[in-house]
This record gives sequence, structure tokens and C-alpha cells, in this order.
Amino acid sequence: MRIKALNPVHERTQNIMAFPRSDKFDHELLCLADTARALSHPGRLAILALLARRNECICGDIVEELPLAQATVSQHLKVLKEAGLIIGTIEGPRICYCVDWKAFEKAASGLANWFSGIQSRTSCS
Amino acid sequence: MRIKALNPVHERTQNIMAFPRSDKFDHELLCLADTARALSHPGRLAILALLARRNECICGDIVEELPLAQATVSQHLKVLKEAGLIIGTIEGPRICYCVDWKAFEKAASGLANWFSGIQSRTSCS
DNA sequence: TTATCTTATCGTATAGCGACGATATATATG
DNA sequence: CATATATATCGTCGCTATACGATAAGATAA
Repeated sequence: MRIKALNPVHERTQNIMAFPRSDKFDHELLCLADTARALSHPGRLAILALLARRNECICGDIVEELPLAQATVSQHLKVLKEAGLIIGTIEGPRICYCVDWKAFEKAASGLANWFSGIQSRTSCS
Repeated sequence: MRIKALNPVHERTQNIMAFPRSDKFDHELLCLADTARALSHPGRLAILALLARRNECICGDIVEELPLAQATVSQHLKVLKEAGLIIGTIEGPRICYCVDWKAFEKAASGLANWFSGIQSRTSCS
């Protein structure tokens, strides 16, 4: 039973961590901002690093490792899932989380491209 | 009259946009999270892009270009300044903003390094 | 000095985030 | 079915972010 990442990185986040229906800005900027927002908490960065290191974790593993309560970890996992960066697989009574590498790379290259795009737009280096 | 970026990217943000209870996580993660947070609003991304495109802007230019009020733009500029990404230069009655490219590149490579570090920590590619 | 221009700051309102205890949900096992 | 395990969700609290009008602060020009 595979649970896909809720949102591909090229779409907007839907529930949590979504900007108030701001049609004021480009879709691209909104997506990048969403990605950055998903990465804007040290706990979520630590979760991603842990998932990468161990290849996969259940929620309890993460709770053991991080200085956060179970409910808090679960909330961060939800944010990461909605950002499309991680995947949850149901394995009996527990849920096995792992990084969605495809989406992760997409997010990484999205940010990297924006950075280099910005940098190339200057004349004085 | 040069006003340096308030905080180098390798230090923590001080006033606005700083995480509470920062002693729970690694300094590195906190810095990365701060950087991501500074980039987590489409308006700030748009401001950075605009500054890169025009090389430099006064606040009024940005207000003209973005769908945000002057006070709001000024607040975003403050966040970017505190994140160490932009520099303000006083020129008579106005303040000329430009990207702090050195810090910008540091932020970019910091994120890129984290991404590749994460990606290299997996066995199943 | 006075008027003008530009930007920062203040005050305020609303919404969102972060954290966690408590509880509900879901799955397996006895 | 009852119990144990694992996780999501709920409810709540305090704090932070976003936004903007109004005002203050700074520099310049008349």
C-alpha cells in the first residue's frame, strides 16, 4: 500500500503551509516559496536528513531522535508530505517514511535554477 | 555611506524571523532554516529578482513594481537585510538597495551543499 | 527654516506556525 | 472482542508573520 507524496513540487501546497490564496504573484515564485517554506524549520531539515541517512524511518524513530513530541513530529511530517518531499508507506500498524528522491531533486534543482537565474541577471558579477 | 548587510549568512538572524529555542538544533540547521525562511515568501523572492535584474533599486521602485504597500515592502527589505542577502546604501534622501552577491552565493551554496549532502546519504539513489 | 521627498517605524488587525497533551483511528495480536 | 502498538488528529496556547494606514525620521532643496 503506497501513499504517494500529496503534492508534486510543481504544484502549490494545499492545506498547511500554503500562502493565503495569493494570486498576486507568479506561480513559479509561489512554488519556490512553498519549497523554501517547507525547508524553513530546523526540525524538518533534521527529519529529512534522518530519513536520508537511514533510508526509511517510522514516526517513532524520528520522535526518538529529535527533541520534539510525537504530535509535533507528525505535524512536520505532514508538512513535508504536503510539500511532496517525503512518502509514507503503510506497513501494518506503522507508517514507513522515506524521502521522495524524485521530488526532492526537483525541489533542489528548482531552487538551484532560481539561484543561478538570479545570479546571471546581474552585470557587475 | 555604505550600510553593510546586518548579518552574515553564517550567523543567526537576530530580530525578526529568528527561531525561538534555537538550542535544540545544530547551528548549521538553524542557519539553513533561516536562509530558507528568508526565501519563503514570494514577495521577497520577487524583490531579490527585481534587484538582480535592475542591479539596484530604491524602495519606491520596488513598491511600484510589486502588489504590496510601501510599509510591507520596507518590512520585507528588513527581513532580507537581516538575512544578510541585500545591502542598503544611503544616497541622499533615498536608500539604494542591491543584492549582496557574496552573501547570496554563500546562501545558495549552503543550500546546494545541504541538498547534495542529503542526496549522497542514500543507498538506493 | 520650511517644504518636499523618501523610507522606516508604529499601531493594529488577522492569520498562521510551533508545540504538546489528550484523544481518536487504524492495524495487528491474543 | 479486547488489548497493545503506532500514528494522526483535535484543542489550545503563545508567539510570529503579513499587511497596511498613519506617522515619524532623515536628507535635500528652496
